[in-house]
Amino acid sequence: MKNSYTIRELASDFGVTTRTIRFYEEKGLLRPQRHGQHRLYSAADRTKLRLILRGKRFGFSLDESAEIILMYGSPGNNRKQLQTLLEKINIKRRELKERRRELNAMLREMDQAEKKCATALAELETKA
Amino acid sequence: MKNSYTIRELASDFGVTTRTIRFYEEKGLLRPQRHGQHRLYSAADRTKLRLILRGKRFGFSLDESAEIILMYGSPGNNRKQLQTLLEKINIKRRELKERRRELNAMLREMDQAEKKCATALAELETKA
DNA sequence: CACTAAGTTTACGTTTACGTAAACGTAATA
DNA sequence: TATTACGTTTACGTAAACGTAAACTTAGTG
Repeated sequence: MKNSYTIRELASDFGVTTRTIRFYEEKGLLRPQRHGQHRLYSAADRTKLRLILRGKRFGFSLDESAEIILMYGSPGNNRKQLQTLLEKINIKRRELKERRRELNAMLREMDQAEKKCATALAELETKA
Repeated sequence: MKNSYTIRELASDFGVTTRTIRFYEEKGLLRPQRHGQHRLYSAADRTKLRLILRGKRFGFSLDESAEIILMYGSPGNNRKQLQTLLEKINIKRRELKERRRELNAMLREMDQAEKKCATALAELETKA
């Protein structure tokens, strides 16, 4: 477990290009330290990148992923802020649960499709 | 349950614009009947549109959604085709299961975030 | 029959999420 | 010391997924 990574290490570890990582920084999603000119990424940066990429796989925009990352971060100390955050968390959670329902539906449909397919294949075999 | 719909009905039912629906047709994802110049959408078209939009929510491109739709369709009769389809189905299903694992992870993280948040709020209250 | 509402095609515009290339710095290696 | 590898900034390019506008047809309504 290293505690700092170059941009290239991060890129190859996550299967993205360095351009992508710098782009996320431009958008304010990452803020690596600098060693002179060079960027140095911490374990926390890795985690953020992981969250961004996971968000993408669920069709979240980068801005949405940024929001989610903020939720996981340190909650701050303002009471109003905390309550707002709690609401956002609950909204997102409801969204995610709905997604899970949809996902399960898709999986069931896949099972159906497979059965149809297998049946058709079996019929072909018996006819031959 | 009607058996045909205008483009506007479909649009408002699914919360998309007519432009979007025509765009999907351009890409070959929908192929409504024509009543003269006008498009007429069947229940099957509705289903396809539903699948497309659901795919979008999971970060699938339109082309990927097109593939999935084909899987649900009638399997064809060629044996080679059927086997290819079976493989594709299994690949997609593995993908979906991985997504579900990720989704569950996100939900757990949301729970954590909520607890952290609630704790911080509680501390604020006791101090006050 | 004029008008309106809904639909059509065609075409250019826009946003997001990067790709690609130029032009340059720095550090290790042959 | 020249080359190679890796990094940097700046800037323009691009594909996907629509938005928006223009100019037109067609069907129903007062």
